[in-house]
Amino acid sequence: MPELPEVETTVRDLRRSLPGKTIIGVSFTDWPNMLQTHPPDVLGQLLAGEQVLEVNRRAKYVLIMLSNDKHLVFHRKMTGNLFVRQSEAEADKYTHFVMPFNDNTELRFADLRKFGRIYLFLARDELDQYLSKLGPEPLLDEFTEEVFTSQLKGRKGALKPLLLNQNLLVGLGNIYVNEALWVSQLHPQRQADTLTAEERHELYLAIRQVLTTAVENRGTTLSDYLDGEGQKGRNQELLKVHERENQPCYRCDTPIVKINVGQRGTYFCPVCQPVPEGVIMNYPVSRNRKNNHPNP
DNA sequence: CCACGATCCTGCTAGC
DNA sequence: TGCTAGCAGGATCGTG
Repeated sequence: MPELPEVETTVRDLRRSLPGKTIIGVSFTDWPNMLQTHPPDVLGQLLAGEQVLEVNRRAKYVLIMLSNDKHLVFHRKMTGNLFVRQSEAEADKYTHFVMPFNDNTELRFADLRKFGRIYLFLARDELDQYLSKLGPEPLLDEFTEEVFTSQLKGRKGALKPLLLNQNLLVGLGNIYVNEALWVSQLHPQRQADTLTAEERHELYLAIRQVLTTAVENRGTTLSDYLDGEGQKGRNQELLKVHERENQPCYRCDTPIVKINVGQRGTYFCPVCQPVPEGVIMNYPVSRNRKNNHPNP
């Protein structure tokens, strides 16, 4: 599923090819639910003749800045992919939206699950309003340790669902939360405001490190994610816990455990990420012995 | 504030 | 072998 590194990779790809192109209109759209702001014909009319100025990212949104202060926005949710193709190139599977340019290329939005969404805002203010509740960008200077500390303060909920909340901090999804918690050796069900300063520091560093590494590796492709040219990422080879159930922990060899937290598949090492007081787990855990294997 | 469940979707797969 | 129920999950919304 596209999280910050996957969206960032796509944005960098699109940024190399889209600016300067002029939109002809919308040549194909077969899934009305995808279009959040305008019906297909109106959207096509509003886009026709506009030029692409910039491509940017905010959280997991792809922002395409157009002439006349128009802003075309994509959210890929779980399985959405954006490709720039020559118009005559073979169709991409699961394509539900095509926007041709005046140079015989086109932007295609392909999405197996059809959860992806497209928005057109007619002024910067409308875009800013729409994005106004989002938290800080973890890879920018605005995400300081002080900001992170204040966000966690007084939070009684479990760490993992909190880190997935885009109002607190943007860009993390299931994969990178699992990874960051393993790196910082914190249990996903730790109550957020019980972290020591040292633990919070480690988590803060882990979030930035995990995301930075994934960006450098052009994202994680587990099943559906492809970059702007249709290529897979490389970060899946570096995952420490995500989708590694029953495989040995890279730190202590204990088999990785999978549980559900906040209705999300959650992977962690039961030894490196000790269960907090008061949380009852249905697998045996020893905090002292290394070779403690949970039931299969 | 927090937990939980439902919703939106379809390809895949575990289990019969 | 063939079928099917259930799972996967980002964000939002409703309920308690």
